[in-house]
Amino acid sequence: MNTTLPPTDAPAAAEFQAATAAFSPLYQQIKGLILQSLQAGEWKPGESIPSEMDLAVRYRVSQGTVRKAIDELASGHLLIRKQGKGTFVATHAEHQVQYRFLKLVPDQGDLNTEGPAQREIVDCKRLRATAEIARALALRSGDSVLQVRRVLSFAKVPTILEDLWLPATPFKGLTAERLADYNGPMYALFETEFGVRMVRAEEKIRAVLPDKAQRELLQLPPNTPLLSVERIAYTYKDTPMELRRGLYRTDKHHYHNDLN
Amino acid sequence: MNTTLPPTDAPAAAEFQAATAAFSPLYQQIKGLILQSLQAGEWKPGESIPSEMDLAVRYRVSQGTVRKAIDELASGHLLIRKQGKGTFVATHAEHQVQYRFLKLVPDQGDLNTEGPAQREIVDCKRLRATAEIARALALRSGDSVLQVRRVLSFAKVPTILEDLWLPATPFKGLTAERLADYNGPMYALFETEFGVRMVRAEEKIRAVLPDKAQRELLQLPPNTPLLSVERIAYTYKDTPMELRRGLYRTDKHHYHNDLN
DNA sequence: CAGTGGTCTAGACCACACT
DNA sequence: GTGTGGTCTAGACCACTGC
Repeated sequence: MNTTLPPTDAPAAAEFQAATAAFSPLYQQIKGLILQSLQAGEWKPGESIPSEMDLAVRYRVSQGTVRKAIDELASGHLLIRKQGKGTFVATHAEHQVQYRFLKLVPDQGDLNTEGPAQREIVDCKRLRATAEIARALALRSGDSVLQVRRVLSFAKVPTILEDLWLPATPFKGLTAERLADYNGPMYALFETEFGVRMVRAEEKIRAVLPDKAQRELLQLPPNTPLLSVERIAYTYKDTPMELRRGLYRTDKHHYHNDLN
Repeated sequence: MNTTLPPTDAPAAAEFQAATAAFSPLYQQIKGLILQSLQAGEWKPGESIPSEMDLAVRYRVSQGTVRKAIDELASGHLLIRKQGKGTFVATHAEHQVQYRFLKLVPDQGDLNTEGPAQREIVDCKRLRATAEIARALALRSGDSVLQVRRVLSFAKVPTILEDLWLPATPFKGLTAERLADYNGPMYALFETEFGVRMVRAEEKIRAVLPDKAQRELLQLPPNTPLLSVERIAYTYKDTPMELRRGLYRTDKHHYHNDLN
């Protein structure tokens, strides 16, 4: 903590810090507490969290310390600050960030000129995790997983073929029908229906030639190279919650990446 | 500024802000001033900039305001803070961030197990910009540009074939020899030899099949799909300074991307 | 030890949104 | 007007580095 001679009312969190061996800044601890509340669903995606002043009182720290904690969470896209309105739990349903994890963009124009993707669910079934899938999702081999296969089309052109695997337990009740009926990003459905919010992801990208089955699903001429995009998406606390393998046509689109 | 009744010694920058029509926070203006000094080369890559207190005095603002300006520059990788030592101008020469813009990583192990890339300069010549290259580099068609072609190998396996184009004026004097002799990242050479620091970049990624010439340079069997990575790299003030087209083998490596 | 960045506080005022 | 986040300040103390 910060003063060995606190005037009177030493902050509770600061006391806790002094008592523990492991040192970390106060605002990091506050960040952790807010994260816990997010994970526990105390504030749901799209809702506002308490004001900085309220949180400062709750955690018995200054507003500035809460502010710094929120700043970091906001820069990680877990919260969204809106001046004059409040601070909100981020969601994949917002139109702004609807395609935050989809980096495929048209060569000409943008997503608006092209319009929204058409989604077609090809398949959705329950099966046992292979060793590879289990490893990616931090499960045991043979654990139950859901496999979804779908095709995304832009301007009626089939462009993305995706297979994705989800741990069966948190996604109990997911069916091809519910996926097909839902009108919006899949990650938004995960939030509202299963309380699973994807926070970050890693992708491994390769160039591949599709096999016959893949070629037919995308209605491709032979010898068309495709982008293979393997994604692991994580929810809070870095828990892997989805493995996704996508094949992207890149004759009219490209994968866009900003290096900073 | 912040008070209509300043006690006595109103900050100079704050006064300036009140005088101008366009509003922007003080710390943004300070950020701009620091950026100007960086661009002008007042502090060179690897050197330390003045302490927060010194800058606060210089700009006549509080340390906290300078701090916020530096924070943003540091989060953009333009500056690097080192507690107890100072704040330093970022550089591509540091071992930590040597491959900041190279996202190709081995499927197994990491860059350390694989060792450094072997670089072979195939070609370096001066020519006139095509319309396409001129557009990418914000030049006029026919302006003089340098074209460099090189092959990068990992563990003796040719893995990357790159063509890159640079505006001839800022890079006057660049030759194949100087490139071949330099031991380190190309962007580090650009910093030390030409005072050009690459700050950010954009990449467009596609899957392609190489033509015969490309296949031979990479010693590939036929029908090997490759990643096509087109990069535009920018220096300060978003000035494009390099166009780069890479072909990446992705049988033993992959392009890694973190989505946040 | 002095000097640097890092944390924390308290208080003031500004910009914005709603009512 | 009230309440929210956003900016700015001033001062204190902590953590790290190097003399």
